[in-house]
Amino acid sequence: MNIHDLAKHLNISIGTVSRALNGRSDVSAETRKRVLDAARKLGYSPNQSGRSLRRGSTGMVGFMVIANRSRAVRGEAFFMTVFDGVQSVLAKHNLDLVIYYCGDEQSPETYVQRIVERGLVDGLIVSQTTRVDHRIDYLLQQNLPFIAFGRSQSGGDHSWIDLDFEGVAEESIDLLYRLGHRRIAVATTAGDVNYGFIYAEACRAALKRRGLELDDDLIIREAISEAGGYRVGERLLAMKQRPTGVVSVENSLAIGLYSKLKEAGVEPGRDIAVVGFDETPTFGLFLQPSLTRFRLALVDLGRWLGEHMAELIEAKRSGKAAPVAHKIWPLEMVPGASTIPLLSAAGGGETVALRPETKPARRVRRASETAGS
Amino acid sequence: MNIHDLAKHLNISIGTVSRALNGRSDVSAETRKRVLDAARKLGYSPNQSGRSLRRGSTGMVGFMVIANRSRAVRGEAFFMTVFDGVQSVLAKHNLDLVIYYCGDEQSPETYVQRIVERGLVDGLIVSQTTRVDHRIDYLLQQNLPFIAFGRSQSGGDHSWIDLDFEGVAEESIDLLYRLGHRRIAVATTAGDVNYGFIYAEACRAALKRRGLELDDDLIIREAISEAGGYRVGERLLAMKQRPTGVVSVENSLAIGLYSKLKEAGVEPGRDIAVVGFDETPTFGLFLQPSLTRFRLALVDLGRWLGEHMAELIEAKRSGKAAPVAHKIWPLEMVPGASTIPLLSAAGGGETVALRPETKPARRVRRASETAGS
DNA sequence: CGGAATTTCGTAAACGTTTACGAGATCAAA
DNA sequence: TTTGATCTCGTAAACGTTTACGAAATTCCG
Repeated sequence: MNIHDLAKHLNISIGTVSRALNGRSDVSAETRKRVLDAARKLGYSPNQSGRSLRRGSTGMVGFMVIANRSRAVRGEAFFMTVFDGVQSVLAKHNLDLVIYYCGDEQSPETYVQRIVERGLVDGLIVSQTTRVDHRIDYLLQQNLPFIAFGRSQSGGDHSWIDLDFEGVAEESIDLLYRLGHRRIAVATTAGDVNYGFIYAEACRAALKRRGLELDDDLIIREAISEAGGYRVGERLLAMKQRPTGVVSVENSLAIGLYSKLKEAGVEPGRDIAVVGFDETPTFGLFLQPSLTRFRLALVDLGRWLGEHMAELIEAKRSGKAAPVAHKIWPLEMVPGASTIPLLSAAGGGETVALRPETKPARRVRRASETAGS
Repeated sequence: MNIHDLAKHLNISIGTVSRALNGRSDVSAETRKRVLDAARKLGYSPNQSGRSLRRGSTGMVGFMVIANRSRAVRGEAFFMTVFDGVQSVLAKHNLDLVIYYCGDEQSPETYVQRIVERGLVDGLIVSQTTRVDHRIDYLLQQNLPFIAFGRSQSGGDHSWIDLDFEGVAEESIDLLYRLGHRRIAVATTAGDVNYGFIYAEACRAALKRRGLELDDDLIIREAISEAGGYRVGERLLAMKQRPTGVVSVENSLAIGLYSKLKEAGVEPGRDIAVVGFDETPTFGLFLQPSLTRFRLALVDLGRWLGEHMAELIEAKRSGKAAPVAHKIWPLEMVPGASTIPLLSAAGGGETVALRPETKPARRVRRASETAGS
């Protein structure tokens, strides 16, 4: 069933059929109706290969995820939620979302190269960026709209979106500091994915603003998973001078951490303060004691990606310059019972309510300001 | 950069270039090397649209997931793990996996129809089958290799794979029965997705084999999510005659259930027995007390899908009959501390070790056989 | 050395669309 | 009726491949 068959069936030319299906103006209303009706009845849709070949565009947007570059795709529902947002927006622009899943056997760089060279997509979203990301270097040389989900140090101006790791780090450290904690560990990701470094450095900066140094021993890098969080717990418990609080870049870390701590009789929220990250997996919401964490509108983030991608593609189609955008996506703290005031600390901390105001002040407090309890 | 450019650059014809790139025999070794080198150097890969159009096949396999048909795609890492297995196998057969994410605005039926009519894929995997699934009815009329991930009642012979819900139900009920439980609730999914019914009916049958009736009130249908599990807990606790054990078709249900039970001071594994399902999300592994659950080799399941799809496509290409396959995928029980002998039960149960053997006997025991403790 | 067999390559058609172009039909205005 | 203008449609080229076919070059063998 192709356009010739349909045209023959209607006794008109293929040109007219095509124009009718594509909503062109130079076809009579009556003919258009006949064509559309027949197409539906006979189950005809234009062949995508033929259309793409002629048009020079496929109408597809790629989203590349990498299996084993933490955040470990397999272990989480994170990306599925993002897809939801992207897909819903792209559909409105007559674009399809296809997900390219880069397994272990493939190199992400050659995978991207193949996708581009073969003309598979009109636009590409790459996620899980590394500090130096050759995919981005490559894409910058091509004439294909793309967005990076995650920052990288690669030069060149291109669109990207990333979570507000700095904001989360600042609020996390601020909360613990105000609760009196002075020895704080940072659980972050191993591997060279970029956000692990961003988060750790942001924590270091937040501590520094409060007159504290972040000892390198207190940066605990583990794979992003519950098992990784468990190992974080092991390493924490093995420390000679145990930290009184932990902040972590991922909830699955917090989940495994809880598990190890409880096993050792160290109760989160009573014996040690724990700050998580976003609310995916949703499971994190069901930890006990409830985890202090950050709300993240992940579907909306996906929508932003879809909107901006549609813009980029439209700009290219009409020959305009690409509207480059950079976006830091905010998260909102949700206080839980896992962060408690440190009563036993020498010198004590500032007295604060166990449940801080929902929007904690971002004002930086210096150690000299704090009053004893 | 297309095949003409490359041919011109090498001073040979496009036919030869194409043959060289496609590994045909009628091209000299020297010429082939020149072509391959130049292609790599100049960054040329054959345009997919042109190739698909000429070949009549796209080299792509579609995997369709539906956003909000439980198991809720967004809430879980389940499918990502399957993708991993599928992708790794398909890659060996020079096939690409593309994931079609069917959002809320789209009807799954018309989405499938569009994918088929436009010739987007050489094969299609559809998941989250309903009892009557019109996608399958439609696909049976088309000439496209497809596999259903999940059974349905739609007639017609086609390949499918599904989890062994019957086996899990039998083992779950058997365990609780042998521990002395006689009033057992079944937590399963709401909506018309097929496996929710399969599981509930299998539990009913397993109970019947032991001389017990499954009261309809004890079948608790809720959305597959932690929140759904929480509501399961609410409904359990509201019952006049509270069940002593619960089996559930999904771990996220168990997670939410734990949360509600603990909130009410009802300790899983002490006051009520809980049996979970598979180990996704991995988080379920970190529940306390540890959850009795079933190990599921989900990556291998994905590999099976990939292998069989490659077979189907190869068979069609060579004009052979499609090798239809039906597969029930096994799960293996992992006993945890959430299933305990019911000491307080009138009449008591069979005395069994708290940790049953790793492979509990499937032999059906009748009530008359059981000995008092 | 002649002819057949084999190797290597160029030519051109075909895959299913979209769209520029132009032609015929219709219509309004003079 | 004539002349444009407008509406509607058919024709044919083009998109980038793959591959059947045949031709030229080479090798083989008697």
